[in-house]
Amino acid sequence: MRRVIFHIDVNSAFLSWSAVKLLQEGQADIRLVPSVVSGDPSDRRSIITAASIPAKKLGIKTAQPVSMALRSCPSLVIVRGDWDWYKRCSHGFIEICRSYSPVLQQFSIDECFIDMTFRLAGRDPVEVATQLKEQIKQTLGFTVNVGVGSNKLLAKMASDFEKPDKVHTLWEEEVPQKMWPLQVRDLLWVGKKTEARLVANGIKTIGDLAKLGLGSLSQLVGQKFALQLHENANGRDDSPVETETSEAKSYSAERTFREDLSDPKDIDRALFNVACIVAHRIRKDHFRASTVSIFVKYKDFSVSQKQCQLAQPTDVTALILADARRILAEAWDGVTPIRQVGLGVSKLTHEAAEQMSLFEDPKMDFYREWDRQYDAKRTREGRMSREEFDEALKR
DNA sequence: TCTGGGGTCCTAGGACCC
DNA sequence: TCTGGGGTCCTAGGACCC
Repeated sequence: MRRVIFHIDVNSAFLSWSAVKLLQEGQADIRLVPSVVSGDPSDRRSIITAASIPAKKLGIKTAQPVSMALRSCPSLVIVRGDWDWYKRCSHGFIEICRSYSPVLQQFSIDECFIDMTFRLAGRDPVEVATQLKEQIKQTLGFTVNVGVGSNKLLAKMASDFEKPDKVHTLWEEEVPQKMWPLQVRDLLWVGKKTEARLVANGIKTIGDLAKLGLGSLSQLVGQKFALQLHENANGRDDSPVETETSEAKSYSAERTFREDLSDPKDIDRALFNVACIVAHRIRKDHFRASTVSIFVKYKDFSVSQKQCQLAQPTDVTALILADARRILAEAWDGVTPIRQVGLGVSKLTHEAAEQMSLFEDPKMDFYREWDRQYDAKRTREGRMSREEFDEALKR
């Protein structure tokens, strides 16, 4: 029996969601004019998170610097993102999708797959997909694309065809006609680097890729990746719609400076801030981490990273920070200007408590008190400054 | 024009053990 | 005295996704 998978993708998600909110507040519909969602427009480093269709027609693209977009369109409407609102919109659309099939996999904040194989009751898949799309539009006020196919890959490729507010099919038998003429870059998992490598070898379309022997492809991209690309280019994908949301495997936070910084005090302040954020998040989710990693990005975007293992899993900010400081000192010469600094934790466990250590840091009680106060304050007010934190330490 | 922030997975080499 | 092969863990780096 043929599977029927839907991929539902919100059109210009953040922009649509902000538009709905502004409309509710009595403002004009920003979807109808060149507009974008971005971070602080006065910061030369902020980039575009989402662009309206009129903006896209002017050549404005996601991930482009705001300063650049303003040059090509001085009248561009710029809206600041509102994460809490986006989460509510996301939840609303996911729940409507779930009412069509409980076999649902959320792929990102604005995309999900549903397995409709046993849910059609003899109806035409396109008709059902259209009904879903209309229900979201009527109920929530924003549009989606629905891709309909016999597996997840094809459904996802289909939802990426003409936008917005459309239903498209991509059945296996339609692959030669609808998918093979597309550029190789349009295939899922083919990014910039892989595209360059393939095109340099004369493989320009997904069809070229589909017809290429596995042996030659393996030489270009490695055996494992080659196998996946070969299957996908031929429209095959047997991965299931995963209903279980797998637990996070890592947490990280990073900060990009307005200007590159080289003063170790500035770098340490930033490292402190990201350590607080990451440690707070793992405590909130009841994790402890065994691996700490840091990375620094330089002016030319080159990155150095370093990681280390902790003696035992922890969620204590001070312990994570101590190791992060140590390995940062090994990774960075202390003088080269830094564009971005980040900290991550991984090898997570839910261990209820740390094992008693013979060499337990005598300041441990202080550390835990910092964290307790930080968590209380952050939960209440969203953030806490280093000065307040240092005050908490003194008490 | 000058590039954010948060994730996942894969690879390859070295250390160490049996 | 000189040597094989396999397994696991760690690390750094690179590719991709939204």
